This record gives sequence, structure tokens and C-alpha cells, in this order.
Amino acid sequence: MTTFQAPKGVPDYIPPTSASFAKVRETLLEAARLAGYGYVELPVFEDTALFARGVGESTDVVTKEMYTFTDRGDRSLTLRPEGTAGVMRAVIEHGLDRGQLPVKLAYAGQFFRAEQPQAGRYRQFHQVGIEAVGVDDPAVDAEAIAVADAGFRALGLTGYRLELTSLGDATCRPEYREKLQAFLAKLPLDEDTRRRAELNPLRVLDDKRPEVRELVADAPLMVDHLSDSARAHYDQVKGYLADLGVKFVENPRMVRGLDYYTKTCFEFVHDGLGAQSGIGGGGRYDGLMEQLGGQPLSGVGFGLGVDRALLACGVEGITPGDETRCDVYGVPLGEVAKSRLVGLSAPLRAAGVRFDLAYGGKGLKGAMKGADKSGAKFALVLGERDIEAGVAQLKDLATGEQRPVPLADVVPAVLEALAR
RNA sequence: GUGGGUGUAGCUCAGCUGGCAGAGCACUGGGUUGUGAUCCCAGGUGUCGCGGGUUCAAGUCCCGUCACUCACCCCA
Repeated sequence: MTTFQAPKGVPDYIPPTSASFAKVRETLLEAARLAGYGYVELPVFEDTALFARGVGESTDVVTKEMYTFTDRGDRSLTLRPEGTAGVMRAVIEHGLDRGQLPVKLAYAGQFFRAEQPQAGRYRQFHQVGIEAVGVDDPAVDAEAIAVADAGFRALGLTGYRLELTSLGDATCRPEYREKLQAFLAKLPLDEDTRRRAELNPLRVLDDKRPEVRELVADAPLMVDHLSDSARAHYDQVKGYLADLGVKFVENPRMVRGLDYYTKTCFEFVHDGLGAQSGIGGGGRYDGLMEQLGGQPLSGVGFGLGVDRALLACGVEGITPGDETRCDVYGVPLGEVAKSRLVGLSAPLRAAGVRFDLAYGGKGLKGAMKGADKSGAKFALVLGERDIEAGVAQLKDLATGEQRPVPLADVVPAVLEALAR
């Protein structure tokens, strides 16, 4: 008999922690909803070319981390490695950008990258993201950042920081890139790093090795070579963040793995998570929509890691979700009582009470144990004696106090007890 | 793809220089024929990841392999 296990790098979320997982996703999404972002539900697979063109042909994500397959019609499809490209596709396909701008959309779901798994890095992971498309206004950049920050704060997280920088625009970025490459070319770098300098020179600035850090200590930085308009944009973002009361630190050496980012770029970093410390990140993208066949409109957005935010909660001792299974747990003594409790489950649940009962013919002791394990506040005990008296016993499991309530009034009695 | 670490009960793990496979938790029953969480008693479970080798004897030593895990890389 062969047994199965989940595919490599794919987490299962099971009770009780799954309640917190769902709560994290919901909380982050709620922050977006409060800022006027409409929910979109998009496919988990798309035309492979969408990601190749959107994310960037030379990125690691596209060259070696995509789950790509051919369907029966010989179409090349790819499990989405990120969210922005799919949202842009939907915006263009449905003409959402023909109405009032910006178009503000939020999403939540699974994403897939065929990486080597490690702490906080999965092959299937979950993100909550937003995109605001069509207006190149620094206030929208600041809003996006504030939404992410509000989501993390709503979870109770405090041990993270927001890092901010500007990647420049279509005029100053290429100029800076050449300047940086010229600088790097003169350094005694190893083979791998030299290749990286060719492909993505910014990445070399972010190298973790002390000897490389020393070499690039005097490297030119993008923020010192911004065009006048990019400079102004960046300054205004910082101004609006001050208005919003969002604290940040500037990190001019920040690197993003997706090619489409321009101007504002940010990352939320949590120090308790080990090597994979980014719990969210995003930025503005000027050329993406046009690249994908739409109007030349700019957008800004982020992706927040649900898995990592949950890990961060664990590190900070936060339990976001209600990990109890029910509010009231029925304990029947005998068949008649069981039938009565089964009958009560429908009206109790209809009244919004989470109700479960002991199945399987357990004895009183076992049933009470079940009540305890379920996390219920109250046990509803019912036996022959009670039925004869026309009552059920409502027991407060925290205090141990028990009192009879008329069988006809169980629902209001339970509601009243729970409200206290 | 490249390194390091770890694989023993459902879970967390102990098991010394090779010598009868263990603990805690969890689960079930009982102490209490109508009361959980506390306490006491009882009970069961193992291809010691898998395959080979050394040995009178391997969970333990050697080789291989697979899985998990951490890190590089990369990113949420």
C-alpha cells in the first residue's frame, strides 16, 4: 500500500491553525476593501506568454521557476507565479480602464513557483494583493503602502519595517544602469557575480557577502540619479506617507525580482522569519500595461504573503483567528436525548450559534471531554431526567456552573448566555 | 541547481563506546451506573525512512538512496 504526501514545498493548513490562516487572508483583504478596492477572482493559470512578457523574460521567476504545461489544445499555460500580470490582463480584456480612473482591484489566492522550499518559501503560496491602475499620482502609491501597513497592523503585527526607494523612470533608469554597470565592470568580481552585473546590476548592490558589500560601498545609487520628475514623484510619496502616518526607512539598495517596477518600490520586512524575511512588497509599474497590449497607463500595487504574515504572527505570539470549533456542544444521554439535540442543532445554527454534539454513542465522560476539546463555552447536557422535567442543562465550561433551561427556550437562553 | 542538518509510536523527542525499542503528550477504558479541563489506575500501536554492507549481534558503524529541513540563489 503506497501512501501519499503533499507535493514538495506545498503546505497544508489544518485545524486549529487553519482558522488563523483564513483570518490573516481576510484581514489583509479587508484593509484593501476599506480603501475602495473591488474584489477580483482570477484564474490560477494563464497564457504562458502573459507572464513571460509581463514579469520579464530574463527574470529568475520566468526562466526557472514557472509551472508550465501544455493543455490538450496544445496551448502553453502556466500556473500564476504572481498576481499583477493577470490583473492587467483582466483590466485590458474587460476594458475596465475605459471608465473612471484609477481602477482599484484586490485579490487573494494561490501562486506557484518551482523553487527549492525553505522556511517561509513554498512552491504554492498565498498572497493578498491590490492594483490601482490608470493614474500616475504619488498619493496612490502612498495609499497602496498604507493599505498594506494597515493590514499588517490590523493583525497586531509590530515587528516589521517598511523599506522604500525609487527605481527611477524610463529616462533616468537606463542611464543609471549604464553608470552602475561601468562601475561594476572595474571591480574584481567572481564569475557568477559578473554575470549578475550584466543581467541585473542592481542585485549586486544587495549582495549579502561582506567582501562584496565593501566593494560596492561607493557604487552610484539610483536615488542620487533620478530624473526631475521621478525625484518629485518620490518626494511626494514620502510626503503623503507622512500625511498617512506611515513610518518607513529608505533602502536605496532594495532589489525586486520582477522587471516591471518603476519609480516607487517598497518592501515590508520582518526580522523574525529567517532568510525569507519579506512579508510583502510592491511598487509602481509604468510600462506594464502597454507591454501587455493595453493603453500606456501606469499602475501601482503590492503582493502580501499570507503564509509569511501568519508565520510572523506566530513569532510575535499572535493568534489571529478563533481556533475554537464551536460555541455550544451537545451532550446527549441516550437515544431520545440524542434525537432532541439533533433536532435543536438546526434552530441553534440558524440563530448563528456554532453547535456541535457528541456523536458515536460516547459515554457522558467522553462526551464532556469532547465538549472541552471543541473549545465551546457551554455544554448542553440532556438526559431522560431532564426531558421528563422539560429542561436541558446549560453548563458553563469555564466556571463549571450549570443551570436548567426550559427545552422550549433553549435558543434564546443560549443566545443570552453567549452574549454575556 | 549547490551545500549543511535531521529521519525512532498519531505528535514532540530520548536511546551512551553495537547487546530484549522507550518517555511525555494525544487516544480509549476505569476510579465517579449524570459531568469536561485537574488527579489516580489500566490499555494499544513501530518495516527504527528505504536498500545493501560489516558483525555472533545494527536504531546505533559503513556505502547508497529517498524524504524532510535550514541556508545559498531567489522572493511573498
